[in-house]
Amino acid sequence: MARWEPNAPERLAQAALDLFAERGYENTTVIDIAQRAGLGKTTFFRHFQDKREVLFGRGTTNDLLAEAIAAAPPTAGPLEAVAHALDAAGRQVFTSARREFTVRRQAVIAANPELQEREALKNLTLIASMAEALERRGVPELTARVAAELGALASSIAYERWSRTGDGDDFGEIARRALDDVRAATPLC
Amino acid sequence: MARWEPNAPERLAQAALDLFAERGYENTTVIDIAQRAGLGKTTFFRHFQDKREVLFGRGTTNDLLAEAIAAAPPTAGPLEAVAHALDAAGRQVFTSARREFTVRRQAVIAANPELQEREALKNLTLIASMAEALERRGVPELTARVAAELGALASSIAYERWSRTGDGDDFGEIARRALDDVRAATPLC
DNA sequence: TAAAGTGATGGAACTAAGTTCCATCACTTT
DNA sequence: AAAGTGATGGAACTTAGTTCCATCACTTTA
Repeated sequence: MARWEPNAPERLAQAALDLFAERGYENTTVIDIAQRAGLGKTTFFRHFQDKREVLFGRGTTNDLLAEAIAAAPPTAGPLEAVAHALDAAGRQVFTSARREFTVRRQAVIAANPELQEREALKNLTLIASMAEALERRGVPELTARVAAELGALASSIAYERWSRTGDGDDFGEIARRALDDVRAATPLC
Repeated sequence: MARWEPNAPERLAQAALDLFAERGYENTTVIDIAQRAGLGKTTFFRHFQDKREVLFGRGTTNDLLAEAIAAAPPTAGPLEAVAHALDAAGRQVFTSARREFTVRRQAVIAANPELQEREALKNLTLIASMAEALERRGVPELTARVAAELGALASSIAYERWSRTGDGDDFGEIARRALDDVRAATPLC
């Protein structure tokens, strides 16, 4: 049994998402968030670097994707390994259980430039860790970077589609199709 | 003749870059910057949205690239149009005259996550405007997005190389080579 | 030449983000 | 029962960023 109400970070993140959705990111103070979670401002900043970070908390996605790339069959080419990673994202991030949460979160981010900045940078580090994971498979540096970029593009297209589909649809499959589309659309000159 | 010392934004930007390079972004207050430029805090925020923006002021690069893509020969493919845009960037942004400034600026950005976030988002809008410009040439949406992404990747590789070369080297040429390298490295599976 | 106009500026006062320090509280271990 | 431990909250602080208003330098009009 815990000493205090458990899961302070989760409660803060939930309170933040609710408030951001209700009245907007700008019109929500950190004190508002902490109060709704039954905590103080100090505790908020003990769990999150800053106000934006409350929406980006679990940064384990980098490792998740890198591990999936490492675990792809040795015969798989770079883009196939990336597809493997997108599959993993579908199984652990873009699940139907977390669907509503994810969609609300993305809507909040889309409404605020400060949050978009944070997401843009997180996305760059995500691309970098995919590229590194590919290099560890023996993929040449530049090819790895291109493959990671194409994977990120496919992922964002796949999110677009997934967020509009019914509950049964698997992100992994959608992402594979998106990656195929991207490959087919890649210009040669 | 101007009423006050002219070019307040330029003076502020120069003072900011100098101070950031001297003592770091975090250890420089907006008041420090304004004082060195002979101005007040209020005037700083009249010219720049926020402290980060002082390093990203002239946002005309988007239009520059879009116009260069529009002006590319009608026969040019998507990547050739992008190469045209990188040429234009070389002629107006990555010039040998602005070389020292640009390199110092990039070094300051590389040293601070807050600035990296701003740059990451600016880069996304830059990619978006290149993609739009390509679509206006009749390039299909997805192909346009991929071409713009590959162009951005080539540009960052080209900057890497350009920042290390001697003064005579032309960014446009370096970027064309980088784009060729990217194309050659693009994985098909 | 004098008066009114214009636009950039600076200062003061304010809110909110984020930090630091210290006391407290809830529960655990000795 | 007493000491220990880790999460918490409050107070006080610095800085980013906003708002409002007065002022100043120069221009235009009378």
